[in-house]
Amino acid sequence: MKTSKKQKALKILTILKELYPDATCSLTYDSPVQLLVATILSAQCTDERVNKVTPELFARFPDAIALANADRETLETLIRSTGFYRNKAKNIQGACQKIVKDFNGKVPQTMEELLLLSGVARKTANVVLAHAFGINAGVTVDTHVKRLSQRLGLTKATDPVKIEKDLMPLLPQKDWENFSIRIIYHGRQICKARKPNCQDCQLAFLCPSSL
DNA sequence: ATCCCGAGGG
DNA sequence: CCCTCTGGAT
Repeated sequence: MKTSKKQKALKILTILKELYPDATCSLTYDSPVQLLVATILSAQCTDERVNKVTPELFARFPDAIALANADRETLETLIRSTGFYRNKAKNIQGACQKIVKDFNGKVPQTMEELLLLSGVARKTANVVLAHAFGINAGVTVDTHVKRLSQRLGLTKATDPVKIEKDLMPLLPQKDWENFSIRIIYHGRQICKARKPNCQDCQLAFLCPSSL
């Protein structure tokens, strides 16, 4: 009887917890709105680069009201180096305007409401819910979680939402974000997209893709 | 499926 | 040059 997918997922989680005991969200922020904005900025961009633009961004526009009323071109200039800067500026501003108008200036704390914000889909919503509010609503599936889940044989799906549905039943709900955050760490350091370092990978013995 | 888009690595 | 980075909207 081969190891079930669930046993495998738990094994992976255990190893990753030992490997990265202190792993946490690597975006810098001081409030739920700031985390939301930083997460929108992190699309197709390293967190390191996001953290280079957010200090000045948040110094000038610290909260939802300030961001909602910000001059669009100023916003675009401040976030330009993160890429997709026009869309991101529009989405940040649109999301903040809705937060001010419909949510009393506070970031909503449910998946359903977060998905109403411009530029926010499940990945961004999961990050905000988990790290700003301590709510495990789902598994954050970004490019790293997608790649490693596929390589490790936890899913064959390519659509992030489908991958999330494959992963959720494999893990205890309380560990959903623990899994994501550590998979991301491992993806950055060892299981890289281009040249995975299988020699140094602690998961290689259970990885069907190991070289 | 395609577009948005800059920066860094190989 | 090409690929990748905590995606989302059309």
